[in-house]
Amino acid sequence: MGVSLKDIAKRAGVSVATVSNVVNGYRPVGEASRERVRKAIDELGYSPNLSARHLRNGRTGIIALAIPELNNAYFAELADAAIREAGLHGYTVLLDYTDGDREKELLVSEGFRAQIIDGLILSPVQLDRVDLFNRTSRTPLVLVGERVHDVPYDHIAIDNVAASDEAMRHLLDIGRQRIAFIGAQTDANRMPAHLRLLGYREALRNAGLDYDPRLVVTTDRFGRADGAAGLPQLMALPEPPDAVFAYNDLIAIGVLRAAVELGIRVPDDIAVVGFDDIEEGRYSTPTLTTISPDKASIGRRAVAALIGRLDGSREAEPEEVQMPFALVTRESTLGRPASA
Amino acid sequence: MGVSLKDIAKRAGVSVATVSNVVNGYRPVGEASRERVRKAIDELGYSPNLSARHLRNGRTGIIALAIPELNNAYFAELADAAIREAGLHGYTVLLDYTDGDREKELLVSEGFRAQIIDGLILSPVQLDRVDLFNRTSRTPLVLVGERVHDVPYDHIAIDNVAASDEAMRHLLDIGRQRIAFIGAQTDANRMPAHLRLLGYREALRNAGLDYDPRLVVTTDRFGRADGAAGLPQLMALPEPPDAVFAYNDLIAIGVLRAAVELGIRVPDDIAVVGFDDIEEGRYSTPTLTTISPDKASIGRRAVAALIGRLDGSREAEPEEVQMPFALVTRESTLGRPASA
DNA sequence: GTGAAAGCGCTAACAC
DNA sequence: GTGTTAGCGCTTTCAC
Repeated sequence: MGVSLKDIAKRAGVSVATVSNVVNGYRPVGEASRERVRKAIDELGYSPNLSARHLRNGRTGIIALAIPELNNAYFAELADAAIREAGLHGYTVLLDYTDGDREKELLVSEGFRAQIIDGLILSPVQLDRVDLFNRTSRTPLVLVGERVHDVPYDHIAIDNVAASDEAMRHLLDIGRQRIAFIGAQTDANRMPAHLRLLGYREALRNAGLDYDPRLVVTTDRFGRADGAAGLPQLMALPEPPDAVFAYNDLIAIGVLRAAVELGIRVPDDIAVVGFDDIEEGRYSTPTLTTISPDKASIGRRAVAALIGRLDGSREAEPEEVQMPFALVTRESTLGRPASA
Repeated sequence: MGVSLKDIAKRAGVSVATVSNVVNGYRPVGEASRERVRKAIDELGYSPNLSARHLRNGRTGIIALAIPELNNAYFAELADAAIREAGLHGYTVLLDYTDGDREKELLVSEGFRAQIIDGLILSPVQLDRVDLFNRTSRTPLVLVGERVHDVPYDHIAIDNVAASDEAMRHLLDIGRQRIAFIGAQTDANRMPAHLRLLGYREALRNAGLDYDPRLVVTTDRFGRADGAAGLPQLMALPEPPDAVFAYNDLIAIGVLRAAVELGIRVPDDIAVVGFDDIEEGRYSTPTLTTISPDKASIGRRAVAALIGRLDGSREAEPEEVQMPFALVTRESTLGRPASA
């Protein structure tokens, strides 16, 4: 193996404890010894063996971030923020995928990696309260992105129902009456999809509009292809919609593309609202109106909360942190500004 | 800490060596002992402590993937493929960022994480041959995405010069004569940018066209915003271009957006070609002509090569694997099919 | 087929 | 301010 504390100690003519103290600074070390240790470290190129350190003190400095996928900019941005924040605190992030799959989410939450990670941040798609209460692993866990009530873990969430309601109110405000939803899930357990659909229905009810199940398109996944496939179905209806609220931006962007191919004008014929505010929607044609959660803050807060638990600086009851969101209006609902 | 071998051994009434052998299967174990050990493991929920294992045998089962950033779908797709492939072999991937920064690339290649990882896959932006020859770390390394000649490491690359040349030939074939390049770097060390620009110049020369430095736009980064900022500069020239070859798809997509805002038609007024074939370009308006490297294969091959080195199954000389690429023509150079 | 024990590199308790 | 040493959980050699 590499250079060890013992090698340095021998070279510098001191004990391993002194070397350790130079490296970690737990105890004061005399100037003379310190200097010789430093010199030996430089010459031999020492860096500490993390496994040994872990074995000794039970920490690796690695936290896992489990997300459904990376091919969605929403999660990529979240991961990016988390990785950078973790780095600031001296932690490294290990990414795990769940594919939005219940079994994999359970596996991860139950400590599939538990022997190597200090803590876990999970973006749940299917896990529910019961699953979380039954969790046996002792690895600290922070939930992210989804609001799950009354669960014994910190979670950094946005209010999907309220956000969806706001998106819908915007569509109603600009005079749309037949609003479709694309991205419902056959699997009722998929929490975010469920909650956004709930917000959709609530907004309809509050506006005194009927809920028409034909306007709700169920998709297998949440990608651009699903949105592109959804719009033609809706336009084939006897009374096609005049607006679409998409589960997320990727679906919305698929809808924008399908509209081009069908020769449908956005927003004139159909207005489109997404959810996530990924950068892509700021450059699409038309640009995309969307709900913008603060992804960077969510990632940072999640890491901060987890590290707080790990180092003991956070001992309060598990907390539900509601992160703010904002509706960002762009061309897909308002059209090009006349001046442009 | 958790349940250890010793706990299982006590419960099953055998020695730790026997438990270890049941878990790892290095030596045969009697049926009776095996059964009792299994039962104890089930009851107590044992899983091995990776740090201890590593300390003992020098391996963690973790490999690092160091990429410039995650907010570019190209790297997200690459990482996705790598993580999945690694999982199949029982390895876990740890992501590191370099931000395309030379210092960080050096740090990573020199084994910043070396004490916890078994091997490293690096997507270099700035490291050159000399840096790689001077590398002192003994951690196995595989290079990815960039062709660096005569370097003592496996690398899975595509030929940026040839690919750029092909993109340019397509633009020339459709009759464009003033072709701009967006995404050159002030920093001459940035290898991919350098090579793609080289392909651009070679293609111009082969076509008997002059190289006009005013048609080359230097950018700080490689994002959509850089493309959007680049186009107006070019259109302000006395003789604006009739085509743009962008360093990557994100820049190209920024160009598409800027064109909309400037009222310039794509491809009629200006044709656009990108590089990477990220999914976004298949849904943009217009859809994006681009060079398509096989990202999934690149990620998989890189992991396979690295693991081959780690487990000793790959002992040949370091190899440069050229991965294929293809030009994918879409609306940004060919326009809408008449039938649509 | 099984067990005892050394030792991987490190930290921290304990001595001086 | 410094040194000695036990022991974290594991694999593996050596004995039986």
